[in-house]
Amino acid sequence: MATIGDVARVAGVSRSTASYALSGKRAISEDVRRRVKDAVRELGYTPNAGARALATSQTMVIGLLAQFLEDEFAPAMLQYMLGVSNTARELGYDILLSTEADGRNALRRMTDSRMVDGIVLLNVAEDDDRLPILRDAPQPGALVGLPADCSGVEVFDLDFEEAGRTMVEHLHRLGHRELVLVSQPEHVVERGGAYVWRLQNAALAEARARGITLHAVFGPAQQPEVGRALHGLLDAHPDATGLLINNEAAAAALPTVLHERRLTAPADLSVVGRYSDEFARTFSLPYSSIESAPDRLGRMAVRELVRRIEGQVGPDEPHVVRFVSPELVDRGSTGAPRGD
Amino acid sequence: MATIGDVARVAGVSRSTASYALSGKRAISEDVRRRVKDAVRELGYTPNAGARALATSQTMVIGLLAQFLEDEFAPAMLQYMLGVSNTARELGYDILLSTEADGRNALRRMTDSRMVDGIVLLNVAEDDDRLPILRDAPQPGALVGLPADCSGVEVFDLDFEEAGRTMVEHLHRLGHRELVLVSQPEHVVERGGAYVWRLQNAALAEARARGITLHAVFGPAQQPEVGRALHGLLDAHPDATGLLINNEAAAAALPTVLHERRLTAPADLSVVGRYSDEFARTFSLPYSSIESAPDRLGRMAVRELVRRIEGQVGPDEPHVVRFVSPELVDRGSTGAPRGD
DNA sequence: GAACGTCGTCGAACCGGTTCGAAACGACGC
DNA sequence: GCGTCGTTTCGAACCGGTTCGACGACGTTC
Repeated sequence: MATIGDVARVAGVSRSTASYALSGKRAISEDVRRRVKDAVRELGYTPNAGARALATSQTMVIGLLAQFLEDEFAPAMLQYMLGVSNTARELGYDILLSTEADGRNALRRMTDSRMVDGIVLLNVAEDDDRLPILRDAPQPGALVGLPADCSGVEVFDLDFEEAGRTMVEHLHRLGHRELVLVSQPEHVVERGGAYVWRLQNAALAEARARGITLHAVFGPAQQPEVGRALHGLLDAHPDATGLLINNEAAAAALPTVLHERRLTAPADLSVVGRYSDEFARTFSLPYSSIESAPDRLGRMAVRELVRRIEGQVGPDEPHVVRFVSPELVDRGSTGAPRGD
Repeated sequence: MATIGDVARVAGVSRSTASYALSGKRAISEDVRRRVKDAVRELGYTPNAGARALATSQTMVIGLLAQFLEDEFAPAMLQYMLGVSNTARELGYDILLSTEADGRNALRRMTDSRMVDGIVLLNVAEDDDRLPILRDAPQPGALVGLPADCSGVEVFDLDFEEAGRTMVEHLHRLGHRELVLVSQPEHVVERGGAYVWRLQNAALAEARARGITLHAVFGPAQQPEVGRALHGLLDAHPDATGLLINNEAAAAALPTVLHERRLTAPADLSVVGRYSDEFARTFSLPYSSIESAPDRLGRMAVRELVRRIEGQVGPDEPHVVRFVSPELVDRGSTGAPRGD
């Protein structure tokens, strides 16, 4: 494999001159620059990434930590990963991926050994045990998900409070007076999935403010339990006319459940979920939903991370905490309640 | 950040001695070894990955190329990625992920700049344009998917011929005489997805040999087209009693279609698919299926790749081409045809 | 007591880049 | 003819590890 020494020899210059000719960091005569570039082409030279990283202490790699925890709906996670990965590439960075269950271990390895210039954490819990490590690390970090303590990192998340309010408001306006909200399983919440609380509490408050009833329940995240749970739920609340779903597995299982009960949306029941458009297409879900925008969040996280890495924003400048406003995508699954 | 020089100074030895004390590649007195280890702990020393890669020309990183092409069913791809990633970690390797549409570009970058010790290619087409680049690369490569030319790389794939035969045999034995096979969209085949052909041709041959009818059709891979296509298919072949599905999107859409037609499996129609158990759970598919074993294939690819990387198998020893035998997972969706 | 082997350690070189300071060179003004 | 300046190039040092050859100390052996 050709090194810059080979290039220099072929071009008849010193190694440093070859380096400058390629980087353009010093003035180089047109003649020499051409000779160096020709030599590069002739030898098929590509700089050695390790050597460059050593010399510049820049790896041009971003670490991506994605934990696939129990009851995490994998296809949903994938979309965040793709948003991160594709954006990183556009900005000239590669992705070092860890899917290790022990995220702390992976994080330490990546940061301590200087394999990456920055870190993106997916699926961040309220009291995420990876955060103290990330804060101590010399590399900047960006999160998708809202922890209790946002200091020292860039944070991006959907505005789940607004999402909860929007869902309730939307159905109330259509005339619904009794709603059911299906959240993620309780142990996802206990693990620190605070976004579940945020949406649920905002929805409850909004319902109270509007004087309507909202039954909030945790649904399982696995088949076939979730199907049974949905049946039980609809049995338990026969007067509910609106269904809110903040649980990917439940959303995916809903078409079958409604078919089994001979119900159609919106004629018999208005349904609104919270998942991405891509998710809706993959699972052919016909329900209106709050767009969770995973690709957009991943993209924003990487963008801001790279700005930090490249020093376009100073180390003392405040960190970003940004909430994406939820948009309701109308797929026609909501309407006036049947009784009206 | 502490370097090995710092460790050496604290321990009162030379850098080389510190290195040997840690690697164990030369005899070191118990006293010195302890002092070095203490210094490591005290300073929180972790070797710099770039420096080590430069010195040893080993990065302990494996490149993973996953292209998310049009009509590729993303959740299915994710399972291969996880198999690769998790196995790599178990063997001490990290994953450099590329999801770039232009796989050749990503491959060249990874290999030329020596960022990785080996490469795993997912979703390999019959005449995959990444293969010539991989063969020329100094790093070994492993594929998931069967190309026309297997030379110079390790190849792992499901035995799609046997899968096709098994599906037909299974339904024939139960008494079915007219079957329909839904394959991937035609342009996936044209792009080089030869596995579609392999399964289809073997199924057709097996049906012929058994004197039964098999209608093979290409199905779309997107919603809502695939649902309509399934309806059209069932309309067109009212006498078919068995349905074979080699198309993830069609499999995912089938429960709804059957509900809409008021059909249940196996009472009205026997159904057998080709997808992984994980996929079946994610989409709550109740159909018996040929297990496509993505995690196992990813695992095997990485295992063999690492054996090559670490020289446990010599450069002149022949490369592996291994087909995983398909297993039929019985989920009770097949039985004797209704007419019997 | 000289020759020899073993063990533990050190210094130096190397991996392949980048970058700083200085030197060589021609042009210019005086 | 000499000093000065700007442009272009070079040599050396450095990033942080690993590894080879050598060397000193010590214990055996004849």
